[in-house]
Amino acid sequence: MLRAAILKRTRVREIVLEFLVRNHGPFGTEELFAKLKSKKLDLVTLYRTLASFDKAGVVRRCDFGDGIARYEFQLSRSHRHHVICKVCRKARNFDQCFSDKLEQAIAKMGYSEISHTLEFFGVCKSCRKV
Amino acid sequence: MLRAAILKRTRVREIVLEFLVRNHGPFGTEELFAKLKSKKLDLVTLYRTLASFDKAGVVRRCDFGDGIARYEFQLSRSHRHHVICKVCRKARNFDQCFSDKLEQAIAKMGYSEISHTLEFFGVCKSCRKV
DNA sequence: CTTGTTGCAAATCGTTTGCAGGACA
DNA sequence: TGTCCTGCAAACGATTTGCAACAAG
Repeated sequence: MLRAAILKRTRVREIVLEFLVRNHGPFGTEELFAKLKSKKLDLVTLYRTLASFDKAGVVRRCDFGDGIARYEFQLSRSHRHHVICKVCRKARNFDQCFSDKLEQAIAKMGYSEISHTLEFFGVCKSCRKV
Repeated sequence: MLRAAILKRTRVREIVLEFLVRNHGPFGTEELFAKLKSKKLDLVTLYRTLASFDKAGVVRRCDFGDGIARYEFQLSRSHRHHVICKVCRKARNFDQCFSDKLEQAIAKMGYSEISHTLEFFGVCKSCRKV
């Protein structure tokens, strides 16, 4: 477990980190809470744990525009984008990205510390059948 | 006023639509509410008005990942992306986009009705000086 | 007139904060 | 020991819902 970063090694963090390492795909906080309910975590602690992981760069926060913050384990420093079904909200990874030139253009506009989000939405096969 | 779409022509809608047509840049609902307070609108009605405009395709909803839904007038059916300052949250338009090939790749994954969001974040010049 | 729209109050939902007790370094 | 972490209760902010009065087609 890599937490020699900035964070203390605690029971809650071990549980959450282990789950996120083993299971990919971004999870909302309540969703995670449900999946880990056998571990008897506190919801508020989970919110705080994920926020601290995010700040430490251990996880990446994803925003799919539905008012829910989702988190996924941050493997490398690279970007990660998703394809989200508009119906079932299931997300699949989609790592293709082409933003280097665009970020350069934005740097010329006077911005620093540039980052971006790129998310695709659609209706997945199984939802289309309904 | 183009509302021969699906929506009834009412006082509130005229006020909101006129404002959005004249003023660009996405506005949050509370923000709009403040700017139109002289017109004595109801906040809830404003939420509903924007939601109906969004559904009718009159406005576009933007999500900058800070838990606030913003809306901007939808000029054409084309995309519109933004550069958002991480400090002051001010958004500038950024229309460059070339995601056609990526959307094609996603179509091959079995998705239909594909759309995407692409937002850039950075620290703008004036916020950097602070 | 019939359906969609408004305004007000109250509810909801995801998330945050305060605080006291407890655990880690 | 001192700081960070946890859990519980309560607060919060953005948004939604219920409902009765109202206006548009």
